[in-house]
Amino acid sequence: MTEAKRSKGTLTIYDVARLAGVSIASVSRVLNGQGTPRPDTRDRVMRAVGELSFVPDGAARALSNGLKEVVGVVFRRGAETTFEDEDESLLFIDGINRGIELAAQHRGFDVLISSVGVHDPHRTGRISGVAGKADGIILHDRSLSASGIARLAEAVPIVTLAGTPSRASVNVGCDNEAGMRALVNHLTVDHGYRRLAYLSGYADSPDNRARARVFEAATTRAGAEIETGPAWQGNYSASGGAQVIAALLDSGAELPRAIVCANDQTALGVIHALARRGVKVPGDVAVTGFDDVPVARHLHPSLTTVRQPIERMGATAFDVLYSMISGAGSEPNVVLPVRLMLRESCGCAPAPVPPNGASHSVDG
Amino acid sequence: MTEAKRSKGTLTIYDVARLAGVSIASVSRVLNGQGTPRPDTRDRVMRAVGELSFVPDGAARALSNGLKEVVGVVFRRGAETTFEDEDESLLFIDGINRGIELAAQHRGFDVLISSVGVHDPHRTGRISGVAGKADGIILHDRSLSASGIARLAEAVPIVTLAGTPSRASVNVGCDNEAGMRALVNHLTVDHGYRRLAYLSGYADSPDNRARARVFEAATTRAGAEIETGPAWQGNYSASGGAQVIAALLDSGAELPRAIVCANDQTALGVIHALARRGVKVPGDVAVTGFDDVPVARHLHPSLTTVRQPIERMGATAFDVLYSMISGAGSEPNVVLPVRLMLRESCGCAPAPVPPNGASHSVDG
DNA sequence: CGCTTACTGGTAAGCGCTTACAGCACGTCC
DNA sequence: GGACGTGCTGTAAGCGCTTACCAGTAAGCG
Repeated sequence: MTEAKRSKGTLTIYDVARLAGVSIASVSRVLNGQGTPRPDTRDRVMRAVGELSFVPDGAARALSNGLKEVVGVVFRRGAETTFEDEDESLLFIDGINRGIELAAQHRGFDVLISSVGVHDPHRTGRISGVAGKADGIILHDRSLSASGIARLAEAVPIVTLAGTPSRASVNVGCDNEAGMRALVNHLTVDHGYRRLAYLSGYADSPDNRARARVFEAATTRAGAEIETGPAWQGNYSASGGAQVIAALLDSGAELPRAIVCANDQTALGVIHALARRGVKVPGDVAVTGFDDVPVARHLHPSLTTVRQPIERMGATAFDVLYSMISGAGSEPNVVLPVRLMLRESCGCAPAPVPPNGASHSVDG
Repeated sequence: MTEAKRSKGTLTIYDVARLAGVSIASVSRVLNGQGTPRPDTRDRVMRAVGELSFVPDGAARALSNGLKEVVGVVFRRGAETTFEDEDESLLFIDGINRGIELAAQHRGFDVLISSVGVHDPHRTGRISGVAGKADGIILHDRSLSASGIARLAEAVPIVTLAGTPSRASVNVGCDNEAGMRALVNHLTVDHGYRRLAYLSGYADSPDNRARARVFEAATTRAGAEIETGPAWQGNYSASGGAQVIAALLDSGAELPRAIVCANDQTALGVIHALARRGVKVPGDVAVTGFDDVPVARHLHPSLTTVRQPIERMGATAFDVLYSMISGAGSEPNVVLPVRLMLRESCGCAPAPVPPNGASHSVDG
């Protein structure tokens, strides 16, 4: 490894070939396991590669065989510079990304991550930058407009998460309908609550809209009353949930018997806010979440929620995208099953605490 | 966008040039803001690009100008297929990655994520795969051996996080010494505890070793007693911490007055385990963490810990790497300051709870 | 012992882009 | 009116790799 390199670290298969005394084609073949190189050739190449610490250039490879082995993942972050307020809301995204990454590894792919700020003026440019560096991209909820997706889909395969399927892109989501229906059923039938409210997430989130819709339908069908109105508008964050509760209590409004939150973060904020005002959960008001992020188990009271198969959603998104990249088709909308997790916050009796502090669950 | 594409979506600047009636050089120049194209030329190119939804190929760009605008990030995950038990331990890594990503965006870089399993036989191959797709890489704690790092550093610039600087790579870490010293000082002097123990993390983690070393030195200097031995070996995870406590209590050992945990996850497990056995925290035993992950605030009791500037560590790692990529040098070891966060678990009085449920903090 | 067959190895063409360099069309200035 | 900028545009040469295609060699066979 003495004089062959030195050219500012950019050494190529030519250097390897020279050192091994073979042609660049042989080097490439050995490196990629193509053909049947003679053992001797093979050894010399491997030795040269080791000696030079040679790492083939991914860009050149990609250019040559038309496959980058990279998938892009885009998600949206709140503020431009900080994540302060959403520490936990990113848990969900990180969990999904983990699933994507794991599934990608099975195919030799890596994952290119990019977040876009809500008000980022270069949002589109940034996303197509990612698209250019990848074989396909996965878009988290609300990271790009429908028209933007349509446009970008001309260039690369696209999978959306918790979005809406379109002619050009495939969506992977979970069964909001079944989950919400099971949840409302539990609250109204099993617990007999008669006045419920839905504390919503972002108004433009497809997941939120689906949950709200089913909540209303199911509650009405159960003959229960719905507390509704602009006062119940949250934003998927803990502080959003806390603010809604604070405002309601300040206005002297009477709380419903159960508050169904759009996601776990919101529920977390709600439980904190209620506790501070001396409202007992679930004694006075029952609270439920949606997602089942890891902390849900550790709350007091532990949170009744609907578990989404977070990692599996990510893995599925990758698998679908991979098949699109490979030229295969896919059904336009993949829906994964959810599971109702009954814990304390809905009014169910606390289960004996198992070793890790998690409560028992019940299928939904 | 009618007949120009169709060639399975792979359209190039030649297509754009043809449609715009200019040369490929002009297209490239317009796209990259090089030169001073005539307004007319510029418009026609832009229109053609829009019409075709053209996205330039990142691989070709990278090959041509020798810059991929990608940094690789490698971290280690426990099991091969699942993250079940470490949900939260990844919080720390995800936070750092977020910082990396944000800093990278300022430079037009994207982040390529890759995890390696502890026992992954292809670990080295996987990492050099990432290296080939990036301009430089950031390695989280213990994702690659020192010799592996040395070898890889021949090919790409490397920055390690919470690792050890070497001749070939730069390290970014935080001030374990100051943090641990302040913590021990608080426990021994302010609270007057005379018997402490350090519940360690992975034995081969540089961070853990530094913390253990300073813990011993500071505790000894304060004239307090140290509880030690193989029984106090943890592994940075909540279940690891819980198991250590369970084993100790089962063996009938008498617990020290304060348990200093290698990180927050461990402390979380310890607190849970103690609570289950009826040991009061901090009444009977004080417990502290290290890191200050978001959940630390929400625990009961809230966790006294040492805050690492998590996102900033990531951002710094990127900045250092970027300067290496740009050919500038860097000092071999960057140390960031930490901050002692006093909450309830050490025995400090609970502060009045502010709106978001976080406790007050004190500089260390 | 010469010829076919079966492989292995080398040469060269290109993947899509950037950019040095050359060319061209104007104006400007004697 | 011709020489000479000035400023934009086009042509072509790579960037490092894969791979089709061909040449060369050794083994198998009559």
